[in-house]
Amino acid sequence: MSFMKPRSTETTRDRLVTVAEVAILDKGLAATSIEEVIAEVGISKNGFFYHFKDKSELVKAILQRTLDSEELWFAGLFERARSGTPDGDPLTEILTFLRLLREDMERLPDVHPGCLIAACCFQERLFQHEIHAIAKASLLGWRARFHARFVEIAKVHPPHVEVDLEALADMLTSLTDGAIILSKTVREKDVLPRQIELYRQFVKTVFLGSGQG
Amino acid sequence: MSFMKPRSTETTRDRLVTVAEVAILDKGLAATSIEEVIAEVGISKNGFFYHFKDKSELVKAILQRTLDSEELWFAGLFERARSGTPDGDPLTEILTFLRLLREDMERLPDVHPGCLIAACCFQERLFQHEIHAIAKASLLGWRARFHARFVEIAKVHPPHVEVDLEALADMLTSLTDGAIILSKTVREKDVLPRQIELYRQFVKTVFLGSGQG
DNA sequence: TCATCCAGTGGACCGGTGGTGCAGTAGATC
DNA sequence: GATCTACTGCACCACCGGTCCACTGGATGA
Repeated sequence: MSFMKPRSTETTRDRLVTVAEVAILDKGLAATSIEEVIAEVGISKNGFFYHFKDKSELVKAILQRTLDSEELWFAGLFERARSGTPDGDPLTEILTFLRLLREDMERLPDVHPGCLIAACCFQERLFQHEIHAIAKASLLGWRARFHARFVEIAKVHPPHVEVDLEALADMLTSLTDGAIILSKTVREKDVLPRQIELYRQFVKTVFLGSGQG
Repeated sequence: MSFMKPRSTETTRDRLVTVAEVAILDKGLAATSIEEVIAEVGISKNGFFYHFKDKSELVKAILQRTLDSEELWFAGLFERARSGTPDGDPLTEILTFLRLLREDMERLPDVHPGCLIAACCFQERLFQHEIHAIAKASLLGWRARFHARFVEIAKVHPPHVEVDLEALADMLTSLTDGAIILSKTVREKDVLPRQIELYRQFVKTVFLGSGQG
């Protein structure tokens, strides 16, 4: 049915991913049926299985795309933070990054779409080695990058508080995921930005001490 | 079949809840079938639906029981923290509580069974007003209790860092849930205790400053 | 112009799962 | 002896993920 295909670059596969992602974040994976997704996209069941051999391959595609765009988002924030820190102090840079992150999160639509990794993590059997590996690699990547930054910062600003810098790196991802759950459960959209701000205060205090707060 | 019923006080209903809880935390809700649960308990399908009108009512029962025992666990830790703090300083008390909490978490079985609220939260449609309400009430309860404690502490120890005490209260639950996700995903069991310890350092610094660290 | 490939369609079918309906029953309680 | 609780057994349903198979309209390339 290529005559129905829009001129845009968005392929049927992309549309399946988009529609499914919205539905899954809204209702959960189990409550999102393939039939429902294909109905909205306007494709047959076999059309779906032409693109994905499995429901879990669809999830894999969603997760991959989400993590990729998250990567881009964070990279953009880091870039903005860096260009806004002419002196090149790594601490100022990360504090600016965290401020920008918080501001972005304040502008997010109601509550928050929800953390895909969590949605996957708690679904059936973490359900494939592959999906689990993608999520794991992403989280370990953030840990390594933030940890490296904190090590750089510690060289310039010796910590005033005894903390494990790797745990401090993990804290941002933990806090974010947890805050999304809390936000979804109590239905308050400002939970996430508030937690990021608190984390920012913590980072600031660790490297500058509580005197200059 | 009451002749099969063990003399213990554990009813068939309790056993259904126990068996289902283990399976769900291990594999996820969708991957846990009713037939599998009743096979292990040794009951018929109608026997199951005699106790629970729904699969989601089973989840409700699991959630309720989990939250109740969590309540007891925390209450016990608070009691131990209080008896170990003869001077009655609320800060020392909460710092001791957090240390005990961390120690308990270090002793938890591999990785962590997983956060029920999260498992529910991301499952089908947060799936009932009732289940959602139970989770929400629990989280708001912890927020209120920790916030009240921090307010008491702030009276004795004026904060050295500018933080929102309610957000600081939320931070513990957020961090815990997020750390469980991280822990499950990267398969490192020490993520959770390390995050709790980090939180403890933060709380300490907020109320005592970085000088005495 | 013809062959081939891509991106599907349509329909039959399968097994598992959640869930319902109904009739019956062993044992404890009143 | 009547009633209640806690089931059993069987039949049955709809939905859902997934498979198989035959077919096709349009684009591409030789």
